[in-house]
Amino acid sequence: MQKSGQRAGRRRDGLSASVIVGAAIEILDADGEEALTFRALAARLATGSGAIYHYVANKDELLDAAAAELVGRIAGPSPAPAAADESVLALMLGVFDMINAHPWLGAQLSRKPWQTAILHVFESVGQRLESFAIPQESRFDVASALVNHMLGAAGQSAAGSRIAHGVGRSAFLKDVARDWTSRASPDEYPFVHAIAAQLAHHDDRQQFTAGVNLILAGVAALPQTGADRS
Amino acid sequence: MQKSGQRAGRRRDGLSASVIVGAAIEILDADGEEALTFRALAARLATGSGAIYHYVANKDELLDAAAAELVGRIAGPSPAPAAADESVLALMLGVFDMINAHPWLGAQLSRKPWQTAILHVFESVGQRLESFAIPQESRFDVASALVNHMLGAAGQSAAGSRIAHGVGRSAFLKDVARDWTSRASPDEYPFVHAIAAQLAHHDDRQQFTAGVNLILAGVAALPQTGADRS
DNA sequence: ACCTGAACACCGTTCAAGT
DNA sequence: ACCTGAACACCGTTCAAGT
Repeated sequence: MQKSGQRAGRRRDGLSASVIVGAAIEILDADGEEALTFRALAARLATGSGAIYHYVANKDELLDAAAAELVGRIAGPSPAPAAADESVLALMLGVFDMINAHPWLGAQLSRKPWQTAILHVFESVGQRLESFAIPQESRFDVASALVNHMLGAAGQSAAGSRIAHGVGRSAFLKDVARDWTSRASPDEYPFVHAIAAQLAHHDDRQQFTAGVNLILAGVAALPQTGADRS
Repeated sequence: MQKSGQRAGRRRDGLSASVIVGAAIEILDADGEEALTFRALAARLATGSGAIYHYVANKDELLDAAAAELVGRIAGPSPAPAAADESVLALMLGVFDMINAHPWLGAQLSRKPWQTAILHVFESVGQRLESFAIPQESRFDVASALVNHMLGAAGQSAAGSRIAHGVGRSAFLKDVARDWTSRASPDEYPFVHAIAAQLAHHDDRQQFTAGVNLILAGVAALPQTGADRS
């Protein structure tokens, strides 16, 4: 609710990379990705815009650090030794939920798939894949498919909340549905019409889960694989 | 090879939306997404930058149209009545290849997942899914998983060629691998280290195919589904 | 009706000048 | 060494003025 530039009381008490990244996350969360400018950031930190460059090389690196900070909070080492399926799904949903809580994160992750944040995700996914009996060469492929699924959903969520800001999610999806059905005739685009009807009242999270389960079911069907499903 | 602004001979012979979109695609293909500015576009079309706004609402719409134009060329109605699996895979690879041929396309698709281009993809995927015996409620989920996979790969490819411009793909991946292994210790990040070793000489296209097959195998394992695999 | 291109309101980034 | 903030080189977009 609060807009930019409150709390201008700070001084040269201690500018640092982590303070800058923290402030950046606050701006991103409060007002969205377009609100993060070096001028706004400098104002919030009560310093000059040039000062930021002493700690961060450029805006790309700043966003990279902000994303890694958030993802690092959930993509840590495997927690409870649950069943492999549930463990992977829990991780995927953890990232999914975090993206939904911080819409700018989805855009950032899908824009730069080799950033630090993705490294964490890959590692976490990979470790949880250990308990599956996946042939060594396939392991990378499976992790990649899961990460792709996540990045795809991330971009979707980011784009959605970017536009739906204030309109409300279901109203936005209704708009998309209307746009699609009006742009495409039912004869030529039967599938899109069928989908459009479901769009407004479908559950993103559930659909994301279905996708993960589809991939995991495919893994179970892999040759040489007798995964230890619970 | 050729930079901006050749062929400045045109005049008011006929500015139109399709001419503008065509010129935009030429610039994007030749010099990348950052080269597409209204000034550069106006120069190439030998007109004022404001004139473009008579046919295109803004840059977003311009990119939307450019992406739809390209995707429309391959995502048409189902071609040969091949086996369902092969048909879906062929479509997915068609989009994948087009993205690789036009790097800016990947970025554009993953940035705006509700644009016209994605509508075409959804429809094509959906139609090819007809021959599978997928329960009605699951059909949307399956299409969504496939599209997510594609969008994830699209972003990856776009980011890669954005940076690798000139460096060469394998050199770039070697850089990523070095960056990842140096940033992460082998004890804490064993999976990333294992992956990094494969990164430089892995086949993107093959990995993408593996992901599609994983999803399709998951579909075959779906309850109530006895897909007619060939 | 369509085109022109200067002008406006921004950006990220740099860098001389300060402390 | 660190900070400041004006200045630079761009953007997308608008709009009075032309044809």
